[in-house]
Amino acid sequence: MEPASSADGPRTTGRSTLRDVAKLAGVSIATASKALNNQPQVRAETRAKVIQAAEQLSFSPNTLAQGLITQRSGTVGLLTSDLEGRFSIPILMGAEDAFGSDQTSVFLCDARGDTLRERHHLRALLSRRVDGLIVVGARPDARPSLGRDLPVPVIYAYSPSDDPADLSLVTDNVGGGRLAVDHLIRHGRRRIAHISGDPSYGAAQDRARGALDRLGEEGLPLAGDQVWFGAWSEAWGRGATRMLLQRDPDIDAIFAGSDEIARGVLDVLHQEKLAVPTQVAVIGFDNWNILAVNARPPLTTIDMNLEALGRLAAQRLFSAIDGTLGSGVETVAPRLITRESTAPLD
Amino acid sequence: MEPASSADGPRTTGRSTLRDVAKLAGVSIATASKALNNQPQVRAETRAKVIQAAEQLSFSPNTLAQGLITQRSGTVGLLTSDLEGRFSIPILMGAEDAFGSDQTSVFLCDARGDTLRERHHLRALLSRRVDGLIVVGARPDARPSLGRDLPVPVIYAYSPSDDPADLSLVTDNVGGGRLAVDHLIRHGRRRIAHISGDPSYGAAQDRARGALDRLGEEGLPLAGDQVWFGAWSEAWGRGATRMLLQRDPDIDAIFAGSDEIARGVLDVLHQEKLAVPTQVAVIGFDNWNILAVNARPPLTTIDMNLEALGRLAAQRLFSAIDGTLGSGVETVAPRLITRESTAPLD
DNA sequence: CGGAAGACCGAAAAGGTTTTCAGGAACGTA
DNA sequence: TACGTTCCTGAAAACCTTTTCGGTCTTCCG
Repeated sequence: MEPASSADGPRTTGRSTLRDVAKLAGVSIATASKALNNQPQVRAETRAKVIQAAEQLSFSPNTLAQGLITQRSGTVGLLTSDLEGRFSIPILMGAEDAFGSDQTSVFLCDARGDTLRERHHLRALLSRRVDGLIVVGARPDARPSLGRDLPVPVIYAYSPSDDPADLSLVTDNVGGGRLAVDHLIRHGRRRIAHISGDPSYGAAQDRARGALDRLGEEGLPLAGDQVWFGAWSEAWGRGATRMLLQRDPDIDAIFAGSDEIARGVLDVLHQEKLAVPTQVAVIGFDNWNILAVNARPPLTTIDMNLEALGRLAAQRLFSAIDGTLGSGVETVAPRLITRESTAPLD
Repeated sequence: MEPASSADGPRTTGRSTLRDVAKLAGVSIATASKALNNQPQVRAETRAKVIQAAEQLSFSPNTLAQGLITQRSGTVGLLTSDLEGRFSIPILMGAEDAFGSDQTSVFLCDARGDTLRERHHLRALLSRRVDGLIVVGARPDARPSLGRDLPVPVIYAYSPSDDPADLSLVTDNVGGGRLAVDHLIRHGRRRIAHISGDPSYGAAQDRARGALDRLGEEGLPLAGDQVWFGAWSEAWGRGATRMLLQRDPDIDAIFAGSDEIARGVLDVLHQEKLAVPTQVAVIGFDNWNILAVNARPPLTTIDMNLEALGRLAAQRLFSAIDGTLGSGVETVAPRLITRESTAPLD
């Protein structure tokens, strides 16, 4: 039986209970609860007393206890496969942001691409009674579903689930490819080449398809005879550009499958004394700021809107928590970021 | 043995309680708890029955209820100021990793550099009864303390707290500067210049100091007459290098305050036909892979060991949770990453 | 065979909150 | 005065688990 001496202990914050508040306000616990939660059945005067007491004790309700009763923890799990990779981060920020404004907190779990670790984290999260899950994959290709019989709604972001019964949110890479080429065409380019990354990535294929579609609509051929697939690196951007220029010296635009590749492209164009954008326009993909903004000239690029994707995932999940969840794959439109590598000031 | 109609109900996972397990096993709740928690006062045979029942129902204990009793939620808060910035991420990964192996989960909160939002998140985290907090700042300079009267231990990572009573973990930037210059000296360089970023950053000053210290020990002057402070950008790297070469054309090494700056440096050295590393060696700072690995040639650089810093923060916090926390500023040693921009293959 | 020791199990309290329901007070009306 | 309303308030149950403590049953020894 400690006499709750408030003067001696340093812990003035956060550890008083509703019982303390009630006692100080001279009411019952039930009334205190109702007063603080804006329940109507309490007199204004009483409510004021309680609120005053709560503030004096800097009371904050124990969310664990609340969760136990309401059967809702007010938390969600964010299960990512590669935190290191740059794509998770904006998604994660968007989700955290969207939840933050509701009173939901986010558990972050990084599986590091390891299935075992993923299952481990999944168990832990379910044990913590999360209200839902967002699964962020490492690359934009289908990944194994977590399964159908989970007690909480799950949304797959960036990497779609391989089970069509799940709900997945992905970026529209075909649309991104179209958007890039469309921009080049609008600016009068006609001999457009495409250098991209690892062809085993669905995203690489999709972007190329979008590009070809748009070219086809205009009756234009793809310059350089082929899509130059390779790797997602500056080195490949450099190598491919050299080969491309040999094969087809008078291209007037290059659509790079990533900003990294675009940097390599720019590098070689400089060496070859080809002016950007006057002679050759260059457009990238990803809007990876550090690369795009610092490029010479700054790089026009396609932004996948990943933060919006994250926010959308959060919203979908939130409304699924007490409703029911859809299924299938939903796409998020990318957007064009115009900088100087394509747009001569007119 | 038993059909247990697994086909009809979808929720086979996660929502059964200890009571269900006990009933199925034909024991009391108390016994079930003891059996599952390896308490000794239960017969092996009974324990087996309980475990079998728990598995059949895929029981997982409600952590909220456990936390209510044990007065320990098994969670910590990770309060970051800029998730976007690249420095938070590795720290966060390290912390998440270190906690993951214990059974602690991490709440991620991004204050976006906004004090108000930070306080909001702090309240929320305390309400969730986190067992501790790690605060990750946006830049490596002192930041306001969260206060002394928090009911849980707090550790400041990357940005130290301005209150010396708090415990802060930071990178040793002076040591990093020493390390960089030491490496150059060991490889026979004598005319070493230093180009760095925004001089209002403590890190910029510290790295410069470390560099100068090490030069002084060797009796060497700083080439280029001064430390070239400017901005943390490629553009400044380029500009400073041009000016530097004009002032002092026969330097044989440049220590760049960041990898971004180093990229700019390399760019201009190329233009000026100065061979790297044979004529001029270049060393960066940060080991930001995307920049360092893709550089021509790949960039030797200093890695701040941020992931280790995150892990250390987690460990310190973990041991502080039931003990007491130290105070002051503790530094983490950086390490040298050798690539081709300084080391001619000998 | 009586009794003590030991092994195992279950009832119940605790942790902090929300919510239901019954009761009490004040008040107006018949 | 008696009674029905309307407002407020408080006791208690519930959420799920852990832990203490007392009880039952077996076993072994004298």
